[in-house]
Amino acid sequence: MNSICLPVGLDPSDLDKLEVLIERKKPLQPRESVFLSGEPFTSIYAVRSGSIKSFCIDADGREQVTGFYFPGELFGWDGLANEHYQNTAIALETTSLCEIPYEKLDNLGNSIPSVQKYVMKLISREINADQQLIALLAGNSAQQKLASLLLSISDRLVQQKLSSTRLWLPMSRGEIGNYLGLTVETVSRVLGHFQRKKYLAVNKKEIEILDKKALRDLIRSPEEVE
Amino acid sequence: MNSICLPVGLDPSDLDKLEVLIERKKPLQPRESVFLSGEPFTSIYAVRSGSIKSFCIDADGREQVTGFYFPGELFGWDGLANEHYQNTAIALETTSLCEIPYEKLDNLGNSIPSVQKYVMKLISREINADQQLIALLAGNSAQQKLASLLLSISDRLVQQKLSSTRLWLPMSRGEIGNYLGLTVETVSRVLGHFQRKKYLAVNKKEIEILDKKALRDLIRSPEEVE
DNA sequence: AAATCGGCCTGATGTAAATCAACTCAAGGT
DNA sequence: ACCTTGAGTTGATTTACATCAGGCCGATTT
Repeated sequence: MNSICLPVGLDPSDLDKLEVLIERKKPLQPRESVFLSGEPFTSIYAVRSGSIKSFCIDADGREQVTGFYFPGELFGWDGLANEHYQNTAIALETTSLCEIPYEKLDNLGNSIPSVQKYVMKLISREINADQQLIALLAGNSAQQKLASLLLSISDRLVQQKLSSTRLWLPMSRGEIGNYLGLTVETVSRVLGHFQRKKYLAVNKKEIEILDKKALRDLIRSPEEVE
Repeated sequence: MNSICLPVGLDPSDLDKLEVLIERKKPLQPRESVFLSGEPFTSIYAVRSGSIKSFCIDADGREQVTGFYFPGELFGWDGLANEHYQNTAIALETTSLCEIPYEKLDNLGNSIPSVQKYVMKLISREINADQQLIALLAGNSAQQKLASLLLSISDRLVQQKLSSTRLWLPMSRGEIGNYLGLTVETVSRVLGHFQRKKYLAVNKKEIEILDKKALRDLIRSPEEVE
């Protein structure tokens, strides 16, 4: 079983039983959807390669990005409460997924307690991630938000194709801005600023983190102007 | 079993089994804590009466409110992922809780599948709530944020002591502001503005919603200035 | 009754980010 | 080779909200 699909924390024997659940789907094209908001909840998904954006449409019809998912990460839990997905999930690039039908996972959980426990933890991770985002959105500057996002992506892409300092942003500036509660222009300007400060080297969607410490410091205390 | 402690959705026979898990605690005093960030995760809690604020401390030591919980609502799921609570939870007023030890709930879930399923749904509700907050924090004005919060509290307090239009805010202006990513002054000014517009009657922590429709319209489309 | 303190309100001023607008650049299309 | 289109950048201007500062009021202390 590919450890990318369901991360560690289970007995190998239990892992074997999990493997049978997983359906490998043929790769998604960029912009292709995994599920749409409102559809009946059937499965959760693990990213094998590529990346996923999830978003909802709020009262006034505006799109709100709620998460980006990279290889090894799971998404789709938001559908569990109402038996319908709350978000729409689409591929940001060519992306392959593992589909894990919830029904089967649930049955397996009923017979193997350790699986059940593990699934709960996975769900609760999504809660922690969301709460971190809340903290970020509620009392931080544009610079702090962007620094946080870049460091988060960098951390999550360790053990991936690119090193932790060279990374490829699969989403547009607009999608970053939407996620962080900023406009495209602000995202662009802050990236420019970071570049001038030699914190980053930016080339379109390719980012090299030159000064990780500076970015981390920025998150702790707002930047001094010079 | 008090339906306030665990809402409906289970067979009555299963409910009986759940009841034995629940430990009723003696009421908490205002500002008394339920658990502290970093403590080992043991239980989830249901609010019987009163209200709870949960918050975390971020990198720079600032407090960030992540949720308010009212009668009938559950909190503490954030501790599941790491086996330690991420947030601190304190009572905003004299508050009584049901404690539901997770270990016992988990065991029960292993023997009764419907309980397990139900617990999952409860967790996933927290995810949905968090994602709604994210959407609110990321692209909305101070007026929209406050209108949303007031309507949300009003909805959640239906079937409670006060009617859906007269409500008592147990938290301070500062706590509201922190939660919504606003300053105390802004909260105060927006409440004043809503009052002048006759959307609300505000008397300290007592709020009467006079024009629910106006508030709802405000959320959909930003206010016109006159 | 005077003093202290915290929560809340209000006004003046400052500023970060939004908005508006123009321009560049690369990718397709005809 | 020329036109379109969309993503990204950059500059000028505006604005919503933060910040700073003062004052009010009810509760608690002395």
